Amino acid sequence: MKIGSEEQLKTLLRTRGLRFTPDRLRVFRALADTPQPLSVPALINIVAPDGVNQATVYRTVEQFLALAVVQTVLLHDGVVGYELVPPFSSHHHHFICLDCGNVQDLPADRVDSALTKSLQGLGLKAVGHKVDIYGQCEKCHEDTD
Amino acid sequence: MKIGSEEQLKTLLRTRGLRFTPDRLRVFRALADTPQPLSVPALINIVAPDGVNQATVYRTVEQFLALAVVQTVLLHDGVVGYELVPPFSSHHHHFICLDCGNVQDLPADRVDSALTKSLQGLGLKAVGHKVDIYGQCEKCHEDTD
DNA sequence: TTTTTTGCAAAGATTTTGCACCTTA
DNA sequence: TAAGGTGCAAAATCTTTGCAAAAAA
Repeated sequence: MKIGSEEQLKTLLRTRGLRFTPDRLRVFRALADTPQPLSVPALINIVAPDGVNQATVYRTVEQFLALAVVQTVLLHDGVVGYELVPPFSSHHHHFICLDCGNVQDLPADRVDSALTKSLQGLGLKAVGHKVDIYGQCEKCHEDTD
Repeated sequence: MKIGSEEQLKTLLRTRGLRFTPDRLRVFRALADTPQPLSVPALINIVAPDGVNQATVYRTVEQFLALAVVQTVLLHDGVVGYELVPPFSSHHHHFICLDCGNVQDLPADRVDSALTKSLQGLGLKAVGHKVDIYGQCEKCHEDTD
């Protein structure tokens, strides 16, 4: 799937008259290879050793956001993170453990239809959503029993 | 309800050995009086004219977060905002208009039970959640028809 | 070659900190 | 009075910007 995603990114960029550069690919791969959302400073830590300038990271993230390649996510400590969105990654939600702070992906299909139904009759037209659920993950739940 | 909430804040602070000060009350009221979540700089704009120092605002927000008086919310433009949580404000979710960026409160009861059910069998214990739904608000939806 | 992207380095904004003084309980 | 809170001002971080050089198409 990784190669395919990179091809899709390439196509998307070119469609918009933008260029598929090594730096953009490095940022994209950092996001694709990391199972948690990343803040910009965290991204910088990953790609700076490869020679990507910090200003480039900021500019790339902003572009990816405009292109809907990534979306913002609020991390447990109140920091803003970025993660790939479909079709660059699978649609999912987050379960945030209140004990250990771990953010784990949650398959989306279990909550999506119910959510859509809940808006009926409000005059709102939903095109997407983000769900974060807080609690105790399996491991931390066992610890307190 | 406002007076009651302030009493509750006072009690909570004292229970933890903390003090109920004029500055903390000013920050609390700024949050209570504003229907949208506020970023720290936005909070500073509101309370600085009353003589609250910016360092105090940062320290107060951090305390309120630790006390679970407020929670973080990701605003439309990728900025982190803070808002009161129950019992200091009613439980609700957000509807974010993709056209105008407006963040409106959504009554929570329509989505809560469905969400809870969706976790069954996953070994996760949910104690809370945050739901943000994106789309077009009634007004913007009309504009495009 | 044309247009976009990047590096650099400075400016600007946001956030954190230490410590002396002030306030609450 | 004791313990916690605040102001101040500097430092540390994080983010943005302008422009010349480099790279993509």
